[in-house]
Amino acid sequence: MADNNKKMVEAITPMDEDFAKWYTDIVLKAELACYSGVRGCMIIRPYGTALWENIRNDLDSRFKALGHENIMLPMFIPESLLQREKDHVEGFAPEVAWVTHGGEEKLAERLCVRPTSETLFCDHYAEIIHSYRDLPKLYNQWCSVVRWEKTTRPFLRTTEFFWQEGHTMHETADEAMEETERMLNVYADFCEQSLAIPVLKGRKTEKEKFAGALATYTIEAMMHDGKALQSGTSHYFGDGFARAFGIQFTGRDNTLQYPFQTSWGMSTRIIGAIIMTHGDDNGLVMPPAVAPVQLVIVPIATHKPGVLEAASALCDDLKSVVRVRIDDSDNSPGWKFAEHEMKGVPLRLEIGPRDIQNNQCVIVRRDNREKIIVSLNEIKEKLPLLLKAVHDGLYQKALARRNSMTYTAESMSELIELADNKPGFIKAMWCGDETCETELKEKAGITSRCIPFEQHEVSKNCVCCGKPAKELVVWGKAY
RNA sequence: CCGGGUGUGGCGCAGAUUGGUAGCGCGCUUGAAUGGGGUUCAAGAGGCCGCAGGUUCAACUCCUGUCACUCGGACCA
Repeated sequence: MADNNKKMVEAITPMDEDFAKWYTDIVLKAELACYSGVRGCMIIRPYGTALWENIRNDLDSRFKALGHENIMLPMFIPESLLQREKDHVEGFAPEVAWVTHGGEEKLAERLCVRPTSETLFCDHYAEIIHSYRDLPKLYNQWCSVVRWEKTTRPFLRTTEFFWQEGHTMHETADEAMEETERMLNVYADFCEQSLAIPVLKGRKTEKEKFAGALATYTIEAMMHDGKALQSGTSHYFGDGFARAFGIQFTGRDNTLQYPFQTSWGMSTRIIGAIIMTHGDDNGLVMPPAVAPVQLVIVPIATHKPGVLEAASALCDDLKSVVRVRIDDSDNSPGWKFAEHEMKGVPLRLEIGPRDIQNNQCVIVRRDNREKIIVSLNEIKEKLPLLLKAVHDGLYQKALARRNSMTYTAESMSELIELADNKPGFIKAMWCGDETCETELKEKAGITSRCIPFEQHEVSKNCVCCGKPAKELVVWGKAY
């Protein structure tokens, strides 16, 4: 058994040996994505695309249940439009790609490939919002955007990436604020219920917030290596963009007013979070709710009469219950086991001559490799329960890890000691001053991940300057 | 953007120091057996060495440039 294990893991670099390489190995070997001929851009392969489609459908139905509508805007933004809001353009200018020619002809005004679509939405909203009766506008767009990143990594940071961006307009600041929080909660619920990833909800500091936003909210997840991954964000804009773009409506009191705006997004980066939260040295582990394949059937001894027939009949029968595939390739059973573990299929069903004789099958969980024998009479009832068990197992494991890798620091020396030696989150009090935030980055190499909604007092004073503390901040290294 | 590394059949590597136009493992194809943790045997196919220049009678090998990937840093939703 030990030998077998050894053989299986040699395909992937062990996590403890080189986490970055482990991550890349999984992306490539699980066939989620591969590199393309285009700098910094990846090809998301069918398996990765199927995962994204499930993520997308799940999120999309959550958005629609709350009244959001999908829309599709241009992928180009004229330079003048991008420049309309000062903070925004300053934030994005260094990383936009420019289109300067149409065919052979030089453009009178260059176009940027959208890095995000606030400006396009605002331009459109200025045309269609005239009355308080036009509000709220709850729009969402599924698209790809381009940011000219210096360093790229599959899913985590790529030049082009896919996402959704919700952009809403509201009559009052309160309503917009509510929307901002509502959508952050949608993301958090999605992560926990569908991806089995526990997240920390909170607000970004001034330094870390989105270019042009008044407030940025975030959900932060902890990866296997203790680093934080921002998994979704929701921004409150106030009426800053509305003023910059001249979006006005006639209010209930017949006065001209500016609407209040939000935007929120989740990207294919979340696939990186799935990999680095649930994956292990045998490969990927897919959360059942979004797994492209929830159950793979591996028939044993397919040359024996009746085996393949029984297995494929079972496969057809189970289609109504789970997303199921049968692997009837010529590879050996052991090869298939390893292959589907690599791809993270939550459940594996083995069926061979002995099972058929006994009207049973063998089911193995991906998350803990637990092997059970299930009667074919009750397989349909058992499968959803097993998928749920895998989900819960993944969530609890991730939560336990996050808890065990979350520390508190009351002094600067304590904090530096932790930052240097203990990967993970550090809870420490902060005075609210940006110079302290900068100092922590310089001295300890960590940044503020968020100001969690759930506040408690770790100590009285700022961990950095010692002045009276304003709030608790979760610090850490980030992707 | 700065510094380090890598680029040779589909994948992983050797060959470069001592230039003489490629070799191994896996995979792939075909056939047979096997089949409950990457099964075995046999026979095959497949590369002009990232790209562009240069030196040389001769370049995978030396020189220059360039591109891509990668690690670290800086930057960054």
